[in-house]
Amino acid sequence: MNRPTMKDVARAAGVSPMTVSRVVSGAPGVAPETAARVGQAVRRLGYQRDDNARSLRQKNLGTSTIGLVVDDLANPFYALMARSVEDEAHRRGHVVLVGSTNDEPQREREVIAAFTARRVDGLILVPTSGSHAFLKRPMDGGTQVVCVDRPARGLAVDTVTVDNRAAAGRAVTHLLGHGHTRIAYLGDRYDIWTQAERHTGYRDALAAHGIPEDPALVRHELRSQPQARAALDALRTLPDPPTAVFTSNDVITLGVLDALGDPAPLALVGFDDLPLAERLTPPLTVVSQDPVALGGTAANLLFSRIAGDRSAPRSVVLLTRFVVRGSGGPLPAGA
Amino acid sequence: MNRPTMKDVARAAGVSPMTVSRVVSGAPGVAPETAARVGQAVRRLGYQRDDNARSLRQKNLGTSTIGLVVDDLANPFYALMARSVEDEAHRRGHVVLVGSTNDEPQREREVIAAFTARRVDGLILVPTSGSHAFLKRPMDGGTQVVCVDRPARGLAVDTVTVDNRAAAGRAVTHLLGHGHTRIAYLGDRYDIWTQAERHTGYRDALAAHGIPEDPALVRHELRSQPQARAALDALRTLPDPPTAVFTSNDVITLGVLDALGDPAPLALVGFDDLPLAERLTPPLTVVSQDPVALGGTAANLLFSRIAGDRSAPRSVVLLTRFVVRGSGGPLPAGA
DNA sequence: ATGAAAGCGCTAACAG
DNA sequence: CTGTTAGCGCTTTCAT
Repeated sequence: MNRPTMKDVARAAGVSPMTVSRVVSGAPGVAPETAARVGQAVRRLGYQRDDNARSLRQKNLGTSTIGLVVDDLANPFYALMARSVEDEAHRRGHVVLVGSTNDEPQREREVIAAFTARRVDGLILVPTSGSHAFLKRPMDGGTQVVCVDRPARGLAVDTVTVDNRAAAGRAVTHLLGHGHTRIAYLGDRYDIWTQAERHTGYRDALAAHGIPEDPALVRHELRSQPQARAALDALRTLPDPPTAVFTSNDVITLGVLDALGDPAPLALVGFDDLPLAERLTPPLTVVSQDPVALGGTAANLLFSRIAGDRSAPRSVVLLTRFVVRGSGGPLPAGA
Repeated sequence: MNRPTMKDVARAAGVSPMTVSRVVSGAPGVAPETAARVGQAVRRLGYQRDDNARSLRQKNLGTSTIGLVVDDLANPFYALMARSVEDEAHRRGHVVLVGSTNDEPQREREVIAAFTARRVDGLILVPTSGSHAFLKRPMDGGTQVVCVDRPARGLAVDTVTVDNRAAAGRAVTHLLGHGHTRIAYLGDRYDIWTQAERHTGYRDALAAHGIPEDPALVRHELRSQPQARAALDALRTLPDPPTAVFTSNDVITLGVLDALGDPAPLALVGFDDLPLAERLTPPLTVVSQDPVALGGTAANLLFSRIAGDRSAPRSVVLLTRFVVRGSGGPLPAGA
């Protein structure tokens, strides 16, 4: 009923535990005949090595476990990233612990603490807006850290992001190019780095066209689809309502779509692509980022660090694609 | 540079390691004054307990780690399930290892082996079609297992599924009710339990209306969106093409939508809801299941087992919702 | 209230 | 080629 240990296998095979260890770990220097006997005992008892005990002793090999901490694993964007990280880890014989923060620094600390207490070799982190100085200690202890999607305050580590500001600017410029001057900005919490960057890109574009930002058209802190929907409904009751909207993430885009009628009376460009975006009427124009590339790049950086790379922290900026489909102005027809 | 251990803290606080252990674990019977001194040493050295070493000694408490093994973490359906499982685990002070199988028994075994080698307390499993007899040993060793979405062959454990067969039957009956008699079935690999069930539901419905199944209208083994698209294109070139389609999962539904023109010339009902389904023209009629409920139910069952429940394995069947939006026939208008 | 000894399952380092 | 000893970081058990 209890799990067999090396001792049990050793007894069954008539050898010492050390010999079992060598066989199980594929170490050289065991007579083929002995190895065979041990192998049989292993199979007969259904023995499986305890990797926790193993890594307790072998401090140099690590735990072959990494942690992935994202905003919300249920968000398709992070889910794709997670899958990409998992594949890289799997290729290298590592397993992945996952945790969601909900963008709450409190929960982030709990999750990270639980991971480092289990001595993960490294951490891939979508950081919340809180300070990350508390990661200094684990890092001194050898835990490697890589940030993805956003940089972490007070922490100099490898970071993989996209060109949020430029991409947002391009999106808004697209709307301006189609004659819009009353362009609303709908964003998530402003203390999230990507959101602040995207808002800055929005302002860049307006400024470049000599249009002053109208605070009445700017809404931050939209945390859910219904909130985004309500925000747009409110904007449309303004005496001088917007004729176009820039939405700063996928959830908000969905909320705005909820608010819009079918032959959409407003031009719309969103950050983040959506599965059926090209089949809407009109098809949705978006800024598209590649979560698989983000996750893969972060994982590669992390595993380099785990392998011993101690060079200065790198910042990798991946490019987005601007996908014009029609909802921001022209292009439909024979598409 | 090296991580401090209890010994280090003990020395710094002028006590024995055992006292540190008591303080760190919040055990009773330590003088408040001593506890304070230890606490300071802990903070000064940045000490964090090694939970792997801890659970090596405390065999009764387990590792507070569970494993979640799904088909594909990038699939929004499993991502939602994963988030739900993670929340339940977090509430109970557990962390979650995740792995994707791609529906390959080989990879499934690798992932599960890596998890059990780390002595997870339990496993939530979306099993592939392979035999799962190999799980007997870990289960004898105390690892609890719960299946979700599908049952596992050769393994009597708690299982959470939905009413796939009945739901598929209802969907196809809906199409029949709108006068269709040439209804195509597009499905994923037939050895996946849910797919076989849904196909059976399709046949049930046809049989109930006295319509013989036409093999020319049935396609299995569609593993991707492009494959589904191609399959539908092929069906439409038949001398006597289908007038309606039932798609057996979300990926296939997306593929079929790719193949369809805008005023869809075919009636369509799909298994699994999609984010923008109600904004398509026509809005998509679907069978909707609740991945959050599936994951949450599975997690609750697992934690009961971990807590010591040794009653006979349970089978929980959750209900789906049939959401009529128009693509399968009537209802649009002033919707 | 505190500590000393022993051992969880495994492997490094050294014998033989 | 194989075994012995010691110890990874922690906690159980039993003293004091």
